[in-house]
Amino acid sequence: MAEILSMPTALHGQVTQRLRLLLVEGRIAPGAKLNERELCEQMKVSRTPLREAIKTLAAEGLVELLPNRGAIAVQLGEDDILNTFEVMAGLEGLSGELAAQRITPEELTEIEAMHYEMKAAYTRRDLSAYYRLNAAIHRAFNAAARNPVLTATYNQVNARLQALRFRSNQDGEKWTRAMQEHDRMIEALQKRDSAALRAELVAHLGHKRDVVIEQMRTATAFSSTPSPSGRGQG
Amino acid sequence: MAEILSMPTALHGQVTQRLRLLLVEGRIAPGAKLNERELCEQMKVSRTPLREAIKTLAAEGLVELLPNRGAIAVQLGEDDILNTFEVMAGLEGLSGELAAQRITPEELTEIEAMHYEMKAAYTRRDLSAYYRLNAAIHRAFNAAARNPVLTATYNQVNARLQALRFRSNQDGEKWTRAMQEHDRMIEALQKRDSAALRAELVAHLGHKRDVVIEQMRTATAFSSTPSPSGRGQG
DNA sequence: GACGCATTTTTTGCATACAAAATTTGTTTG
DNA sequence: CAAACAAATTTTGTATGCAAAAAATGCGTC
Repeated sequence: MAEILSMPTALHGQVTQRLRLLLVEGRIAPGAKLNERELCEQMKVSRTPLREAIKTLAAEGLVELLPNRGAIAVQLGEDDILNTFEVMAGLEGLSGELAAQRITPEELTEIEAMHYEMKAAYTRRDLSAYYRLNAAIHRAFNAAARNPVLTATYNQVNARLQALRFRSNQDGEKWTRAMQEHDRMIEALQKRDSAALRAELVAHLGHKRDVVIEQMRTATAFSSTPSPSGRGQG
Repeated sequence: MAEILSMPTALHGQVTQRLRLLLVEGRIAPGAKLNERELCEQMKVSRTPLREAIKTLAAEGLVELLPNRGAIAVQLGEDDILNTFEVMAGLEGLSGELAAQRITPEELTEIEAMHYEMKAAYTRRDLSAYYRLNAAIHRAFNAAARNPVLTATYNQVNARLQALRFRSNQDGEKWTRAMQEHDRMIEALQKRDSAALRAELVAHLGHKRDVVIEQMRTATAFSSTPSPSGRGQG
């Protein structure tokens, strides 16, 4: 994962990373217009590398290009979210299936350790630490799957969901369920039961999807704008 | 699928499509350098839209950017191909699973018709027609899955394999097996047996992978350049 | 003749200039 | 006052110019 952290030497590469972060962290809101002049001033670069970065992010599905009208941050509607989770579940399932077959004892040990840390965070109701560890464990699954193409595909699809910034502040019951699901995942991994791990991950994603959709509905119910829909990537 | 055929109004969009076709059809060979000046003259555009197109294709994984050294057409090594097929199998499997659940009688009828056409092409040993129908059937599966995100993800990963241009000129035995697999797929689809269709598709992709790898090995065995490896997307 | 180094040429990367389209603003009119 | 049209401004899209890096060439040396 060292290549992810490496800073691209080229200016357009740096701008791509910075812009991607702004989008994924929601600092550029979904649906918001990307004004080239503004972003150029903010990033202290000319329009050429900025526009190249925007084209890259458009291919990644993080922004949408409007002919002669620039780019906007993608705003996923309910259908888009359902479709994206469906793909994510498939990719996560595959990731778990392969991880169960290929994980090394060292990797498993590290995941077990992170799992206990996560249980600690859950016990303390430390949501922030919980999410950090949750993400780390899922990354570890992906790494154990030993498939860079899968990792890249997963990350690309996942980035679009991250942009929603649903820190699904799940209530006690859902949190407990998620924790139990994680317990079963670790168990399946220890048994190298690829089918079980796949099934657990698919179910896990399904529940996460339900939480996100529920949150989105309550959120948009109080918003003036009607929920967007039907906009995905072509 | 109308939006795929639509020509983008913007110049960089047109260039992206044309360049993508050159890459996917192998008219720009894997590993070949993309000279900006040459391509500008060929496409009769300035460097700005061309460079934007190259950035898009880099995000799609069809070209690789080398710092200060431009771009080259991706050249997948054996490991890359195995990893890509692994992801493709997962996506195809998901596609079939969903298609079995969501396909309409009309869609099924059309797929059945195409299937018989394909059997005709097989009987005549008309490889060209066979491949055309094969691709059409797989596209129909994808369409029946009713998930644009899945379709987009699938197409993007598939494009990298298409660039190999392995018209896997399978011998009689393998062709017969592929045809039998297709028979079973249709059967599973008719029964709306999503698990069976998934399993058939995964197995089908696995065999296709074996054929491609075998071809690649015999091809590179006679080539001066040693087989490339380890090069994927970051 | 092969290798090493300096110079030239090419190519890439970024900034800027220019044209066309869209948006905004202002004005007029009913 | 609202709607509609027109002018001005902004913004996008493309072409070109310029600097730095890489590749190619030429030359000298061994």
